[in-house]
Amino acid sequence: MKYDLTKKPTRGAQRTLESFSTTMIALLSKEPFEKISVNEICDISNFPRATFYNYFDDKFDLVAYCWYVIAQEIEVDQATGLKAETTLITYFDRLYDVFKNNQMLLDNVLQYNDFSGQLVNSFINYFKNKLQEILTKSIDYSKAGLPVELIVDHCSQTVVLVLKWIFLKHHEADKQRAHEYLEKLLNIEHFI
Amino acid sequence: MKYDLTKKPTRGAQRTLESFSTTMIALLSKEPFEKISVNEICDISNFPRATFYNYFDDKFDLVAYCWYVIAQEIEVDQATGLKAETTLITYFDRLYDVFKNNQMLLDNVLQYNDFSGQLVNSFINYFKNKLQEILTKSIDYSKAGLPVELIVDHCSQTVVLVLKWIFLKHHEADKQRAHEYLEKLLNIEHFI
DNA sequence: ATATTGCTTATACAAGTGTCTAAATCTAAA
DNA sequence: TTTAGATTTAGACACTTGTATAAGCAATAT
Repeated sequence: MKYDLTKKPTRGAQRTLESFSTTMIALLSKEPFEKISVNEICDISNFPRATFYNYFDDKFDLVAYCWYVIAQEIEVDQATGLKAETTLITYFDRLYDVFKNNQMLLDNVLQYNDFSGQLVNSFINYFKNKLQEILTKSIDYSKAGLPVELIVDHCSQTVVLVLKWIFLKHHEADKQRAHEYLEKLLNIEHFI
Repeated sequence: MKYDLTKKPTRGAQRTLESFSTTMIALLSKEPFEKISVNEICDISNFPRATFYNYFDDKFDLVAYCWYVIAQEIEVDQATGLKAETTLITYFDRLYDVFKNNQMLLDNVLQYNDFSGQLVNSFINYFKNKLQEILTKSIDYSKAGLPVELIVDHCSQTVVLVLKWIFLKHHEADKQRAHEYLEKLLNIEHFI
């Protein structure tokens, strides 16, 4: 990302970011990601290509920013000080809500993009990485004597696996059932 | 893949496939995947671009074929009729060997490509998908009452997680230790 | 109000991509 | 060995990409 998201954006920058991300999200429901060109995004957003490249490295970068925007909608406090197991469930629930709130977008996207393609992958990975960051901070030892990093990766990928199963492969399940899946697969109490 | 790998290739086709894949594998140790162009591959291999596109859709397609070639080196019989748990370990061991045999290539690749980038991902996913196919055939029920497809995905991704940990993140571990990781993370006997 | 600074934009460039044609060449079977 | 069918190839096409430059514009501080 060329644009620095930490500093507060000017009104203009806000409009630009918003415009590009809205256009991208709209296009994702209309054509496969690989057919979307920076030209098209700029034509629709009414900005010159040069402006696009002032903000983003490429369309992957923009789409990652879109996930960031979507994640913002929900993600709030950092919920510190909880024990690892609780943190995991807490964030699982939040991600469950993000996926649920964007079910429609996901459905549209899957009409044009492979389940295992780059686009869906970037979506999934965005949230997996978020979770990894969070878990890394809250897990610091392992009952089973396994390397912590390995456990963090394992938990994160299992969380998104369950979410994929429910929301991308359409095996609807309420939160309770989702917890059940997660607990059976993870056997959390075994290693943290 | 434009070329049909099921029919037996003519001598010419064999030469062409071999030439392109050798070139790609060589280039992977010299520059990041995104810098590798079809033009460059063709120049080095001494084939015109048109020929490249007779065989492959794009460079992703070629690189997937490279993984196919690498997998061929090892993968032999289909080891049918074993119980699911044994199948899992059997194929884990084979993948362990594939990764070990290509340690040098992997090391080189990681000099130029992100651990989470497209290239490494395509490598990992190739083997994850293979394993999924195999496990799907050998697992048909679940002790824990979980959907079988979910279990298959979970096992496959955990297997490649351990291999990533050992061979891509360089936490060397012999097969025995690798089994230990796998068993602790998976708790196989809990659900199959 | 004016100068300063920084972002936006028009335009151009050198490269790459994937497709298509028609001619040249190969190959496998009669 | 010949020939019909398939494959390879040269060349061109319309399009995309990411970068660079210099002109234009807008907000800020003096």
